[in-house]
Amino acid sequence: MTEKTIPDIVVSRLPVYLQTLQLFQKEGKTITSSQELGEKSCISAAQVRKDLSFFGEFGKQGSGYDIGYLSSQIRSILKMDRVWDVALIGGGDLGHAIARYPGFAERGFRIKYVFDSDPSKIGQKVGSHTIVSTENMADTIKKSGIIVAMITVPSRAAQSVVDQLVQAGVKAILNYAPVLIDVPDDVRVETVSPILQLEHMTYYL
Amino acid sequence: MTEKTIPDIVVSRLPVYLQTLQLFQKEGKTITSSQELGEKSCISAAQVRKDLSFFGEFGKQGSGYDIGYLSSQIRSILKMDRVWDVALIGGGDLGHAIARYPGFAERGFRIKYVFDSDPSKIGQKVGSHTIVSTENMADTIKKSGIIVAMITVPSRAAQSVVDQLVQAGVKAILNYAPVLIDVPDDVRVETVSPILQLEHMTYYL
DNA sequence: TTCTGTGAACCGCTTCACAGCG
DNA sequence: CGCTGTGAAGCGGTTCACAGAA
Repeated sequence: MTEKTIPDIVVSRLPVYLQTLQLFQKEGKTITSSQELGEKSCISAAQVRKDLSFFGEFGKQGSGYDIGYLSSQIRSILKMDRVWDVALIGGGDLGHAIARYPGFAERGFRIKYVFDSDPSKIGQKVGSHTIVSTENMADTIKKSGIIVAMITVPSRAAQSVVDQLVQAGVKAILNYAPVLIDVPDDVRVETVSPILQLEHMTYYL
Repeated sequence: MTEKTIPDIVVSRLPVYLQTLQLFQKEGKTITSSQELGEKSCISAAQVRKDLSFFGEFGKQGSGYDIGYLSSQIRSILKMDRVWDVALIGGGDLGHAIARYPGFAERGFRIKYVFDSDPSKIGQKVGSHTIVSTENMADTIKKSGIIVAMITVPSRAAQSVVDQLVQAGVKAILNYAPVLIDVPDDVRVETVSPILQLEHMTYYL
């Protein structure tokens, strides 16, 4: 039951199940089966059952899974049963789009600060946020207790920004720059790679 | 050597190698090894050699891989040895950010059209593009021969937009909406899922 | 009967280890 | 000697198939 024993690939499917369950909830469904949940998540029914069984017995034989209950269990496993404050570094076009997009807050990621190093941007508004300087970024983040960040800075700045974030105690970084980033073992980085995804698809054209 | 015989997971690593090789080229390197290429790509050396051997013998025993040659070979395998015209559907904040970001064109994906359904947006400029109506989208795309698209429309609109794209002959779709999309077998969809990536990381916090 | 949870079988990817070539 | 290409071994994830509970 400890983190170490659960395959990362299983963990990576939990958010998919959660997304599908929340869709079911919107549709007013209350019960589902491994069959149905799997179909809508593009995952086999056996896989769904096996994955969920790593964490407990969430289903009822003969009837299936209670959507509200399963959903709250997965949210708790993923630590999504709370709101995470997030620092956004980079107030360019993409940073703007992210800061103004309501989807992150709806799923529990609330953007608390928007940082930029460009003096001409500091003080500007993006949505309900005001861009602040990266000068005291590490201090501000440390004091606020934030451990989740997203970076939308140019590739050449990414590693140095990440170094500052690590120094400030950040443990999870979503990286929108098309570069691989070095971090200590206790920090996680996920990179958003639309270009690599496109290149993957062109192979099959 | 046909597409069917090469594991998809191998194909998905080629863009990573290509990215690293292009980084090496920028640094002025001309030769590399499976060891070095793997380290910078976070992939084992044995994996690198095995992957590349699916497509041919690109290396020289004793010395390693010529970066220019290997890079051009992978580009050819991925069909990245040409420029792909792309249709972008959705002229909101994210669409703007993508349309104005030079990274796609630098990697061979040239945005040819930006579509939006909002009448008040049509005719507006985004970067060097002018937003056009989705009304004749299928026709325009069909006539231009475009088979690659990106969609940054709201989730509720995603499936119907994709249906139109499929009808217009599009074969590869990069989806920025947080929903799973149904398409025929001969069409590929990759979804950009920053929220799922964040949720994956929070598990380990 | 239906549908879960799960051991066992299966399959495929990764790693190993070394022959072979420069 | 250095490093690739590759069969073989190893490992881990997926699927199967069924016992068992509702």
